[in-house]
Amino acid sequence: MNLEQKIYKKLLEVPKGQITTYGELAKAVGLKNGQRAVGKIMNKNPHPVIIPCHRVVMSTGKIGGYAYGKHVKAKMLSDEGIEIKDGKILDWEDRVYRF
DNA sequence: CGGCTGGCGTCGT
DNA sequence: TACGACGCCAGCC
Repeated sequence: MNLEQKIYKKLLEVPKGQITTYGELAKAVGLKNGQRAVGKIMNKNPHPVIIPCHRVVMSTGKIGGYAYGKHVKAKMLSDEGIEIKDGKILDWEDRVYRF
């Protein structure tokens, strides 16, 4: 199974209403510092809707980027009950899903 | 808080 | 096949 497949699978483990970081996700698939690699994969996401890549945020608490626009990402997140303030997630540390 | 550098896989020459 | 550029970062200064 290639890397992206593993990433997608791991990401599917994140329940609705919770989030994870690129770094955590990267480590979850065996990468120590592959956050950026993960970002690349997400960007090349072949399954836009099936893969909840909007539940992945930066370790700083910001929502990070999104292939279809960060505003869309923020929208989806708030739609799942996650509040966003100026691109940052409120109490995101309490919503992070630990693998 | 803004800017610079490090590190990793994928994609396009 | 090999090399350099790039991306939805992270961390230090």
